[in-house]
Amino acid sequence: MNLSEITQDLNPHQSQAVILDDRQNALILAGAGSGKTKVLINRIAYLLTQKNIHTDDILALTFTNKASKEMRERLEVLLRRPIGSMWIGTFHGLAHRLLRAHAAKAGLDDKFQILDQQDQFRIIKRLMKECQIDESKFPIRKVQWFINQQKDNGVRHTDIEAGNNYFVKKSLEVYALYEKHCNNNGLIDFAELLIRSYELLKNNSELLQHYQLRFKHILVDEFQDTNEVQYKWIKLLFNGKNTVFCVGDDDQSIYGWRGAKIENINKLSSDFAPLETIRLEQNYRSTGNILKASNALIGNNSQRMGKSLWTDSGDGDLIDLYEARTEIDEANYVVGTIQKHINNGVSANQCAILYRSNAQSRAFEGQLIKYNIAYIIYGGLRFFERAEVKDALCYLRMMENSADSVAFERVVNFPTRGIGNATVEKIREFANQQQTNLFQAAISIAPTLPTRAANALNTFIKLIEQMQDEAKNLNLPEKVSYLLKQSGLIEHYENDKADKVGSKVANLEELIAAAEQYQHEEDSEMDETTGFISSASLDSNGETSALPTQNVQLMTIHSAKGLEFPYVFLTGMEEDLFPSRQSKDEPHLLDEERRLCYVGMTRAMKKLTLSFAIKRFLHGQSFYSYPSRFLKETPSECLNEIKQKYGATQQNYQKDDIFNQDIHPQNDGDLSIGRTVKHAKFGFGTVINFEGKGDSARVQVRFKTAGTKWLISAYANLQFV
DNA sequence: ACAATAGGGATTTTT
DNA sequence: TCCCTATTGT
Repeated sequence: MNLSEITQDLNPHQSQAVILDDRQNALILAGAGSGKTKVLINRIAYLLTQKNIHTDDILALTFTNKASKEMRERLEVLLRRPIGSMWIGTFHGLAHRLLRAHAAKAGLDDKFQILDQQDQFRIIKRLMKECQIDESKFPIRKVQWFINQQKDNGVRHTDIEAGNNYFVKKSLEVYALYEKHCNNNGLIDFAELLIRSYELLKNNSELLQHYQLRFKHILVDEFQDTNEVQYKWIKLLFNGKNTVFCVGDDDQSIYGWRGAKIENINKLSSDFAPLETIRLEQNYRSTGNILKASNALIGNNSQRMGKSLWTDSGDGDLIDLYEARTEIDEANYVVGTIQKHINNGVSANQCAILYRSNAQSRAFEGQLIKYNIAYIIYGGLRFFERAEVKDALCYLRMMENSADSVAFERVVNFPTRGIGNATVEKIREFANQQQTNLFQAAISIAPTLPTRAANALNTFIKLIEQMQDEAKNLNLPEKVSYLLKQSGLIEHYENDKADKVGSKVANLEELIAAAEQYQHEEDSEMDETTGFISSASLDSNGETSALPTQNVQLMTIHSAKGLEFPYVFLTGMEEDLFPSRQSKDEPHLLDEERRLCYVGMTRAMKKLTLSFAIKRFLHGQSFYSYPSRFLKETPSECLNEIKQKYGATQQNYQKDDIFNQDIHPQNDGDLSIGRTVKHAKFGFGTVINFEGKGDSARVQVRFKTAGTKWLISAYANLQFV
């Protein structure tokens, strides 16, 4: 393969990045739609074919399985050969591979299992209950979040002082307990995969040296999404003789709330000096107007690396901006417009409806049904997260390793076989006392139980033992198929009245297919069944490949990252929704919202439509809202404003008022919904409801900071602004 | 063991 | 409003 084959389709900047000296560390600041994946892939091809680099010398890191699959496939196409065992994968996937290979050195049981969010939640909940920590004061979700946050930052519970913060103090207690529980039971959560593999390398200099020498080139995709541990991990693998090649876009960093550190991009130049920075600013996706609007919007953020997208393909259409009366009106407009597109020969899957929060999908769903347009909503439960699939996997885990206590808890009485809570509690207690696993504990205490419970428990023990025995000579799909029947799961779900369509049985059958599929792409270094179970956690989508649909695509803006659509509807452009209420008062959070908006806008290829609703029904209540500040930040010359003639609240939104949410005094003291008021104690707010007249009137006001309150208007002394 | 019911919480979720 | 969980009653 010669050089020109690798560079022929590249623009000068892309090409510069690809053929950069192989001793050079680099940061490629790649704007949306600027061909960053292509650069990454061609860079690897360049190293392999022009620089005498072997596939084993390369470590290529991504965040999603989808990205790593795509990278691998496209690379194989470009090279016209398979790349086999090359280390292309997600941070988590490769950390996992590392830990399996060196489990003992990492202090792990060689049968360790990966906990997903749900499993982790359940364990934390259990532990908190055992310590009688009040859930209402310390919400489990928050504690779980706290623990993960610490791990993402590479922090162990012994590394921090709680100080006076009671929540931190209690959370640290749980963290310690949880860590101990995981260690005792061979469990490892997502964040632990990273921190543990970091510690593994850090504490084993020989091992570290081995990998430092081996990985001559470390390539990272979506670098702006790396968290603290991931950064430290890369830095650890860097010995000054190997190189890093990072591709990212600070303007598309939208996972700060999950620990991603946008600052990591800035740290590169000192930690990996000398570093060459190359900007890819030519956009091959969107029209000029879309880019102009996006550039202007993101220009409002501070502390950017700086980048401005351009295209040579013309301005294209203006961006439509629709002012809807309600969320129904908004949905009707969006879906109506899609219908028109479809009538003009556009296929439905070229249209995407994007929103800030999942709750917004409902209104669109309603309209799509009304128009009889096929749609698909992304973001529900994924295949391997479904209850029935997890049930089956837990039987598989019990067959592999009956000491697996997470699996035990899940299947011990499912399908129900008369083992109640009281019995399970006794088993737990015994296991705790004797420092043994639940299955062993069950065997030990079964004879001491009342006959009914003892019989039920013995049936379960026999079942598991029998399943272990009979599965010995079966291959993976056969095991799955066997377990579905033997455990009674299939039968249980076949009789499940709640599942009229039988999708649960179908999913269980699909699991057999997934096991078959896994056999073909099996990771040779790992035991087949263990590998399958792990991959179910690490790649919970379980989809072989994105199947082409003919459906309108509905998803959050977060899920749309990395995707593109000819027609994009960016909806719910309202203050408190987008930017979300929780983020608008913190500058760094607001910046992330703005980046999210930027991501949303730059998904559009041909046509972008923005919309907002004056009145929105959310969480069982109607709210009046102001147009998003992001609309103000979009240059009006890019916009084509579309309004209803008869707005329900037109009196509150005069023609040129939309973008002017700031205070404009009104003389009449009449109460009306949507009015901005000021309260001496609670500050500014919006009237969202009222009842009664005169002095007996009660007003419901949603205050900017103090929440929503009912007030007696005679006493409230509200000022109308 | 399960259904009925009441209460609380409701961004975003690559792994 | 809707969804998940905990509690209560049969």
